[in-house]
Parts: sequence; C-alpha cells; structure tokens
Amino acid sequence: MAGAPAAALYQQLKDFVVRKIQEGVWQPGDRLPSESELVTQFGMSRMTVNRALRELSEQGRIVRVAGVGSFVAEDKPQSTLLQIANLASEIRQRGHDYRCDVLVVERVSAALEVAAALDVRTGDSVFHTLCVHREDGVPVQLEDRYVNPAMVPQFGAQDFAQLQPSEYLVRNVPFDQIEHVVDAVMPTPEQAALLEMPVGEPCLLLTRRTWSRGAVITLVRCLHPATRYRLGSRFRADGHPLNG
Amino acid sequence: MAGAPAAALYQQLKDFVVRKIQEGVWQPGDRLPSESELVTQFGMSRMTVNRALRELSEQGRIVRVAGVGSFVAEDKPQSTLLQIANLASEIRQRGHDYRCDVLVVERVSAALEVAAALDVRTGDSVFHTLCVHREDGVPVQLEDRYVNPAMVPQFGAQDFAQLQPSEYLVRNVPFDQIEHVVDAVMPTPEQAALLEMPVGEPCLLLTRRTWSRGAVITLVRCLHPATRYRLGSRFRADGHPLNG
DNA sequence: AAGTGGTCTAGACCACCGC
DNA sequence: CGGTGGTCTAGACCACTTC
Repeated sequence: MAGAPAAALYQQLKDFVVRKIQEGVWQPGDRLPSESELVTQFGMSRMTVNRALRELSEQGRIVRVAGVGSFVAEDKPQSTLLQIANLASEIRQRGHDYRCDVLVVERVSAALEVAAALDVRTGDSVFHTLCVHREDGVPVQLEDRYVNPAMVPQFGAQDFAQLQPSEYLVRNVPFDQIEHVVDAVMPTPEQAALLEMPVGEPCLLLTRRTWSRGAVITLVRCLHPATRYRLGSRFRADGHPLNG
Repeated sequence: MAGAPAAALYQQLKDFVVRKIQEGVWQPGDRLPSESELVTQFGMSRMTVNRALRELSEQGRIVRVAGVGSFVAEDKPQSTLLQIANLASEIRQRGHDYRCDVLVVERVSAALEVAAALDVRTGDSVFHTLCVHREDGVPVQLEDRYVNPAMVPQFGAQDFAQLQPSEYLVRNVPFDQIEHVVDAVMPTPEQAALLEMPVGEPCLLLTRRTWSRGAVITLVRCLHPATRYRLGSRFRADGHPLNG
C-alpha cells in the first residue's frame, strides 16, 4: 500500500465525472461542463480534458454531440456483458491438454433451418463440419458447423488436422458482426454418445452466427455438457481490466 | 456513394496497421515500427500516432510495452461478448406484459455456499428474496436472491410490491464489478412447480454476483425454463452499436 | 546512454449546431 | 455569430527497458 503514484490527469478527471454521476449530483440527461470550462476549472490542457471525455463516451457513461455539448447518458447500463472466451485458449490457460477431433467434413444440401440461418436458398450446397473438443481427453464441446461457400470457397480444401475449422475461419475470414444465443437443451442419444455423457443430463447450447460485410459467414452450434462446462466472466463496470 | 470525407489521420493509421496484420505481413509477435518511426513515415505528429496505437491496444490488436515497443497481439480477439439485458425491459420491449410476484422476503442464516459467495461468515444473518417473473402471465424466471446486509442495511424495510428487489438494488446501490456464470440444470420439483413447467425439461441458470468497492452486494440465481427463455445478442465487432 | 511508450501542454483549424 | 466537440501539431518531461 505504498503511496500510489498520482493517477494520470485524464484518469483523475474521468474518476471525478463518474463520481458525480454515481452520487447523483449529475443526473442522466444533465449537461456536463464544456471542455473549455473543464480546462479552466481543472487547469488541464484541452487535449487532456478531451481524452477523459472521449473515453467516458466510449464507455457509454456520457453522450457527446459536436456543436451541442456533453450529457450524462440515460439510465445505468441496464444490460451487462458476458465474455465468451475461445475454448482452446481457455483450456490451455487452465494448464490442461486441449485436443480437437474432426469427425465430419462434407458438403451438404442446406435444409430449411440451415438455409435460413446462412441466408442461402434451401438446397444450396454448403460446407458442414462436426468436431469434438476435449479437455484432458474429456469431451467438453460438440461443434456442429455450417459455412457459406460463397464467403469461404476454399474452406473445403483445408487440412483440418493442422488447423481446426474455427481457427481457420478466425484467422482467414475476419468477421464484423456476431450473434449469440444460449439455450439449455437435452442432448439426443447420438450427441450424448459423442460427448461421452449420460442422456439425462442437460447441455448448454451456444449458437453463433458471424457476418462479414452483411453476409453470413458461418453458423455454429456448440453443445456443452453442463457438468463439464459453464459460461462465466467477471467484469468491472468502469472498463478497467480485472487482473486476477 | 458521395466521396466520403477523408477519414481522420489516426483512423487511417489504425486501418493501415489492421490491414498489415490481416494480410499477414505483420505476424503475431512481430514488432511494429516505433511511434517515432511512424511519425517519420506518415508525417503525422506523435500524438496522432500515439492515439492510433493506443486504441489498437485497447482493442487487443496489439500489445504495447513501455520502454520496449509495440507488438502484434498473439491471439486475434478470441473472446466475444454476450449482452445480458434487463428482463423487465426486455419483456416490455417485446410489447408483452411484465409482472413480478414476490414470494419470499426474509432474513436467514447464511449457509456455507451463500456465506462463501457473499463473503460473510457462515451463520451470519442475510436477506433472502424469492420472486417469479412473468411474461404475459407465464413464469420465465425464478429469482433466488441473497443480499449482504452490511452493504444494504435498509433492504429488508422496502416495499417490494412497488419496486422489485433487483430494481431497488440497481437504483440504490451502484455496482462496480459484476460476475456471471451460466449453467444448464434440471429444476427441482419445487422449482418446476413455481415455474409451472415439467420437471423433465432443462433450465438456464444465470448466477450473478455484484460488488461495490470490493465488497459483495448480492448473489442472485436466475432460473429460466429453456423453452421460454434464451440468452441472446447481436454485436458488431468494432464496438459500434447495432441500430436495428 | 539511447530508445521506448505514457502523458501533457498551448496553441490551432474545422464542421457543426443553435441563435 | 459564438459555442461546441473532433482533430491535429510540435514540442516537452518522465519512467522504464535494453545495451
């Protein structure tokens, strides 16, 4: 607990503003002092004030409108964020062994649901892969993936023994939008067998779609035995990273 | 398609660096040119170069080490975010009726698990509430909540008919850290009865803890029938909001 | 000692908004 | 028109790492 070196000036100003908001002195919709007023009040340069307010704006605490002013954002963050980590790195970070068995790589004719999700016509040929991801040999995820060949034509020609499907996509087809849906489901007998789990136990089902420039790249359904996998995260509301 | 005004200089530099990384010209672990080198190459001021690299660092594309240099990050943004919305506003946004039945408000002696989660001693008296949240009359969430009385001493004296427990806490005890864990579980017979659902169907269990200044405010376990509730979100990867 | 990133200053020009 | 935020410059000092 040695005297911490004084925080950066822009951070001091950020803290000051956040405190005013949390204490209710500045209410949602209220106007903040302008940059030049803060320059005068705090004796900082405008660049420093601007950085503080810009970062608060990026964090959603305030709203800035050029030519008008800065305002306390409406309502507390009513929604919170859950971080979904990469399975392989998550497992390796725990110091465990990670392995991926690629069970199926094929082209199939898109059924109704898949066609709708990928935004292609029913019956169009799409790529399909099925993988089991293992932590220290135990299956933790059954990954059922469909890929839009219009977006990734060379997908079928990859050697997935070297680079698993999801890694290949992450590295080669950067996405700009992503959609997640989390469900609780009971596994089918086939799924339970592949996951080496009892049929009576529930699973977390994470369904994800990614887009690039408005077109769907891939639809993936990740099935996790609930006893072996939980989605979790811890966040600081102010945007600072949590170390430890 | 009117000629877009030239992007900001710092944005041009960000785009340049991202392109180099995506094209593989700069590989993970590679060292980027130093700020002063970029100043020379691009004819920008150091403040502008610094802003570009700082934002790339915040976005996880590069790693910066004072005194050493800037490096392409090892892993692409491997984790994505799932937004967890406020249940009541989510239901109302769908145009449905929202109702909350408060079944239990009591003080109980903290059992082992609850005491550990709230960071109090086993046997300490804590607040406990149990609520059923309904969408158009149908139960969608069973909320089992424990509150640390040291943090919210007046919690037990509230009129939860007017303001349900979670709303009261959101409005009166701002949190600065939050932890989420998502599980798939089977409901107990009692839980299934309160949720008016069959016992054989799985549930999503969202467990949340919130902190203020390092102390736990509340532990809440939200149990959702999987057939009536899914956790979902769509995000843009670049941090811009998705409108619509 | 030389190089790096982290921060800060005191100016500046611009587009935009509201009057 | 004056005020606002958005951006940019050309310097500067510092703590830190590497040699």
